[in-house]
Amino acid sequence: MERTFEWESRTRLVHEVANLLRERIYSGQLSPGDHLRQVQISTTLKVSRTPVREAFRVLEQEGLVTQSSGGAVRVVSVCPDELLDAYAMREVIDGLAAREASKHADDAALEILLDLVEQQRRSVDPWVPQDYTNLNVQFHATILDLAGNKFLSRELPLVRMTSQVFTPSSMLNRDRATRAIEEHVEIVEAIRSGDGDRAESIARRHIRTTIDHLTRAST
Amino acid sequence: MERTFEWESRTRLVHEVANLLRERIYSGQLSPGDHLRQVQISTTLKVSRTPVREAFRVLEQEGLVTQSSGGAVRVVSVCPDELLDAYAMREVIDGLAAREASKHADDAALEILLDLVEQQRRSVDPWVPQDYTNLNVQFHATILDLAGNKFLSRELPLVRMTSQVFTPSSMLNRDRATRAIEEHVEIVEAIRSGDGDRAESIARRHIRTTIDHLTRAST
DNA sequence: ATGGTTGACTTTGGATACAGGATACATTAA
DNA sequence: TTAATGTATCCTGTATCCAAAGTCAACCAT
Repeated sequence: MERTFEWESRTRLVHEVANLLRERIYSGQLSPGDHLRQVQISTTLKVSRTPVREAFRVLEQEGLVTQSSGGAVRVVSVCPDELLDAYAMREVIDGLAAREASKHADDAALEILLDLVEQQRRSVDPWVPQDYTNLNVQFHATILDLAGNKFLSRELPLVRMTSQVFTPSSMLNRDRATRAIEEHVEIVEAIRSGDGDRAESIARRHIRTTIDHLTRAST
Repeated sequence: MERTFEWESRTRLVHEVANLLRERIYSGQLSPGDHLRQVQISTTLKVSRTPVREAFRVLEQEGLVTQSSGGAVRVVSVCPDELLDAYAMREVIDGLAAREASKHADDAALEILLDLVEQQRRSVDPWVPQDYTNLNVQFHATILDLAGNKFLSRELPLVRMTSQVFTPSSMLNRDRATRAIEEHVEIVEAIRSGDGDRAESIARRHIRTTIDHLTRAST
């Protein structure tokens, strides 16, 4: 019985396109402000404009692109103030995620988190900012996922956006990364302890520290 | 020179459709689980299926509709557990909103909030649940808006969804509403004081109290 | 030289056309 | 009577088409 089941593989073109554009934005192949043209994308991807347009709507709701006055869709670009707003949001999002995760996390999950931290340590010894950024996103995304709250999971774009799209060079400082990794250890410890209040408070402090570095670096 | 400027009045059909469907969901004309058919909607609204489809994507990202396996779009229905998840999210969202609002709110804004509270008081004297619900949403939406954080404002659908779509009858209890209104007063006071920490903590407690009533009523 | 205007070209928004799945119902067999 | 199956119909996904709005640049006037 070599059936290829295709269970839920009913691959809608909209999501294919959205995923591809999303990754291009996160990976930096598309930069803030870039104009996304329907025809150009549809021809290169060999699909019609219809799914492309729908993908635009999806990405727009995710906050990755915006439709400017004249209907032109562009990759988002945020000013420093807005970035602080985004991080203010992250403070409570990551806080809640840690709180909920502390209720659900099992040993296997903690193992994964600690492994990610270990990988982060390796990414600063020979300092590879790109690796660190990716691992950092994975770390926070894992906790978000562990919380097992779908309304919280919906904020993943916020986490990726703040870290992967708008990472001021000031944050990608090796010293800060080293400190951040230790803060990550504290977060994992707090989650392991099962003390929701403590997990939330430590996770929030981690983001607040990040915000401090952001504001300090930009003045 | 009698120029009619039409500044930004470029009204996209997608948003017209999305707004209309949104209001129909919030007002209860469309109930959880209802199947939204593209052709039916497009013909009754006298538009083509294209903008309707895009509106579906918008509403899907807002969490108001979901696309089930066979491509059928339905109004969301959440089970009790998910409702608790939504409220867990609201606790931190409303908390952050109150915190930020306490930094920006001026006298005019506070006046508006107090007026809303006053109206809420009138909605319980002759007990009109419908009015109370709407005023409650307005109250929390106003604070969200006052925060002046666009990432936070994006959570408005969550606020409206929890209050307007999934309002268990257990919550629309006159006694609870009366208490809630007093909690609203406390929130306004905290915002006026300008003490962010206090505003956040009180706003969170308000939602937590609501959660308590939810869980208590469902057992 | 600068500023505004015109017009060709580009790009988007909305409508329609077509094909493949999904659903529902009726008919048939156990 | 119930379960299964086949068919007819409906619905959705994608492609293409048309019209309107926007963009850009060359050109004219000041």
